Amino acid sequence: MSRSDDIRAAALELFTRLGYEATTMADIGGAVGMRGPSLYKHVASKQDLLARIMTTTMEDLLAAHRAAVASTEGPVARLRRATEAHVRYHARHRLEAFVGNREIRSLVEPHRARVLALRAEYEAGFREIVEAGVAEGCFKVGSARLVSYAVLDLGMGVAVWYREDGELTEDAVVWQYSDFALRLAGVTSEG
Amino acid sequence: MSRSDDIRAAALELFTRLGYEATTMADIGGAVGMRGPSLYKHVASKQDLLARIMTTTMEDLLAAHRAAVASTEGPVARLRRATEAHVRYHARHRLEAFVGNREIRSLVEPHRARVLALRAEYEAGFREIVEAGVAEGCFKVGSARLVSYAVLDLGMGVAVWYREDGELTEDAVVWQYSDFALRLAGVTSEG
DNA sequence: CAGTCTGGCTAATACTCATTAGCCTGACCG
DNA sequence: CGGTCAGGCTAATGAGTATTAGCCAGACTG
Repeated sequence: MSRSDDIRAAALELFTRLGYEATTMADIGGAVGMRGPSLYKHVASKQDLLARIMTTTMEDLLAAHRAAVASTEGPVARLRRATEAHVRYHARHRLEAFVGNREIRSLVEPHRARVLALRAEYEAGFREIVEAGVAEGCFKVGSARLVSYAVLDLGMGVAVWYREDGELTEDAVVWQYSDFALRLAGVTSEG
Repeated sequence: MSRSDDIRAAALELFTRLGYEATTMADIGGAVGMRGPSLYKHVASKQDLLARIMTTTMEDLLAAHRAAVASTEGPVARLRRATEAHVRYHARHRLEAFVGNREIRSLVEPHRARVLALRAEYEAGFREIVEAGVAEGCFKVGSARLVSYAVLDLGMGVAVWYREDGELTEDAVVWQYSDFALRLAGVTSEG
């Protein structure tokens, strides 16, 4: 259904710009050329719009992460690829990522628990890569947890400031940020 | 006035936990042992509570940054000190920093413009340090803008996950993160 | 002890919203 | 052509909420 997709896209844009609480059904309707109540012919509720956006975002991100990890061997290559996937997702889907990070508070159970679980899983994936690198001696870090937090936070930042029409291409950002990740991990060898 | 301070502190905690829009005056009143309307004997409005929190936060942060820069010479030392100040502020005042970053959308003009101007000034300060380091040859970076964004984003992240009673002390986080900043900048000499 | 000020309370005001009800039109199907 | 139904609309509904009005007790003050 094209109409539902239009509505989801409009909701995403408005949630990003105004926040979930401050966005009204009338706003969303206005963005797709109808009145607020008419939206209910296409979507279940405002909360459902948010839940779908946040859940599919985390699932996509986790899928991208798993594909990146599965396609590589060794902590250095894995950290690079996982960071590439992370940053690329945050650049390419910056609205989804932005809302996904900021609006957990507005998400109601059981969706909230599900999204938090996915997020915890995602964080654990990065931490494991860093810990493996430390164990194998190819990373030199004070705290593996701090490094994985730092790498994840960098991606979140990209979702905030990245613009498709900015001076830096998506690839340029992706490559520099995966270098950042290796620098943060204190890479000592290409093992 | 002790009462006003209590109210501001309660509002800060609630804005952090629930968000500005989702926090009611009755919630804030409840947190300090009075009814919602009674708050108006002490504060002008809900919006005023937010404006004070956000403005003083950015002013404090900028003051800490200027003190750090003024007390040091050379890009390497300056980046280290500025990052220390940045991370220490975000650890020590994580609620203020958290709200300050997330609730600009809820801030109404002219406060919003003022806070955004302060924030732009703060960002510019970091970028200048990195650019100076590149010009002097002691940093090796792809894009000075990206590095300064990255360093700032790391601080924001600290405000999200740092806990006073966590396993890492404030100093431990501050020191590791200032190392992170130098690693991101690709420090080549202690010039 | 009368007066005033502080800081609380409840009730009223004046919205704003998500959601539901019920109607209407035009497209498509037989 | 008669019927159905998708997808719009306006008008309720019902709740929530910032803020204001107006009242009141108790603590100082002279």
